[in-house]
Amino acid sequence: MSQVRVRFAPSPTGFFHIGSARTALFNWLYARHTGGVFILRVEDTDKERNSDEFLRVIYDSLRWLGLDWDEGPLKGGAFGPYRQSERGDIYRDHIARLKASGRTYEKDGALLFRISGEPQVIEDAIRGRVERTEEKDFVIVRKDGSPVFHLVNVVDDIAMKVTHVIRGEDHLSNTSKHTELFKALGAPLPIYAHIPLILKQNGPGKMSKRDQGALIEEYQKRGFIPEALVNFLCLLGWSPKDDREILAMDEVVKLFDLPGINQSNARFDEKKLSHVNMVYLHAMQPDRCADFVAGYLKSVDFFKGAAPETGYLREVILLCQPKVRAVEDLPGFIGYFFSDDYPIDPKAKEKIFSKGDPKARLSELLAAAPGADFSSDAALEALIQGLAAANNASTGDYIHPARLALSGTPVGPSFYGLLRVLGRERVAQRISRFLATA
RNA sequence: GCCCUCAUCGUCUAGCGGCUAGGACGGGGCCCUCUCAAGGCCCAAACAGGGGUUCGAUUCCCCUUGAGGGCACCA
Repeated sequence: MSQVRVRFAPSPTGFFHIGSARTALFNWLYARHTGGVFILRVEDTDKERNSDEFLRVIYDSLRWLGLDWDEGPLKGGAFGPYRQSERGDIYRDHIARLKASGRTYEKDGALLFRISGEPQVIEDAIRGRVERTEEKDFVIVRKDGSPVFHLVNVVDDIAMKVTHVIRGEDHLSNTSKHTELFKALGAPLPIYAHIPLILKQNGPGKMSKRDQGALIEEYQKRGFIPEALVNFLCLLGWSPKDDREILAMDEVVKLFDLPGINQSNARFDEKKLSHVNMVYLHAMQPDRCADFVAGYLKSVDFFKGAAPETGYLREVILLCQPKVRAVEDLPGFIGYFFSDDYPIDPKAKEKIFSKGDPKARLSELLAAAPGADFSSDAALEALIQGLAAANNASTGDYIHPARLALSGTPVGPSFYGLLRVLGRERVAQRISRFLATA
């Protein structure tokens, strides 16, 4: 069999949303699975609603998701151009052929296509045999002379030698129009695969651009890990048929196939997405994690334009990586590492001061600091255990007041890691200040 | 209204005639522990309803109901 050619054909009329992303993903997966070609074709025939800004969003989102295209805008290919606004000559030729075939007529200045009245049969790779009879003649060229979606979509699939049309189920009922056009143009039908829709999390209907969590750009801004979002999207309508859920892309590429796609719509679940994202965050390699998070902190202007010391920043990030569920939780979690001006949680203070002698413990720690080894968590743990043993106290008697003094909050990363990363200077300075004011 | 599609825990799903109906998220509990997360263990939670076919239906067929989509000079 000849090479598989699939296309993702978005229209730059709004921000790139999650349903489009999954359609792109499934096309990409099928192309990679079969060693085929993934085409990006921009359907910008609606001059009123298109914009260059939305076009950039499509490119950026696809790149961020890692869905590289083999043919398309910015990339080229033998079947270009890949923006429909630049393919007027090709449409004119095909329109002329349809006119010559006697299947068209004019009405109110528009060009209509006369349907055959025959039942249209499509063999869908996901749904099986679907029959539908198109009932009305339909417009193929507007009165302003521009061709409409149904026409250009089919013409381009023919011209670009598309073998498989993988798209949302919302196109299933339109497919009878398309098969009529394929036949009228004397072209063989592609294999169709209509994938189920993503339903909005709350309320009725499919997810739309206005729904919470619908926009890819938003996940990008919020510091989601692209591989996690893609993994989650794979699970919406497809599964590896065993109990695995966290899967590397090359594994999905190996297993993915059209018959394995589900037939029923899937409801979007932000909690599950958060979970997958957390798993990816915790599994991220140190170098990548440090870069990724540093980039995120910069994007939210966490340092207010100032440049942090990169070695220290890296240590802070890696210390906190396993402690947060998402990158976007980090700014609220690491503030005290970069400023001495942090508030002391009054409730935590009250609780800690309600028993024992926290000031005595802090003084002992402060006194031990100059001679202590701050180079490893293990050394610091030994230090605290030594102090506890020497002063007839528990390690907790040091840890809780010290954490509060050093960070202002009762929650945070591993205590020994906290000491190590802050370093001797900051630890000593913060404890003495706390003792002086508390 | 007409046409098309779909139907397993709250959600995402496994199951393709015989299973104690499995996993994951979320929820509840316990454990671990320097806090909080994370992690480990346990619990609750589903075959929409009715007819067939069959020795036997979650699984195959039909109907009902429910959900979703399409019926534009939008894509």
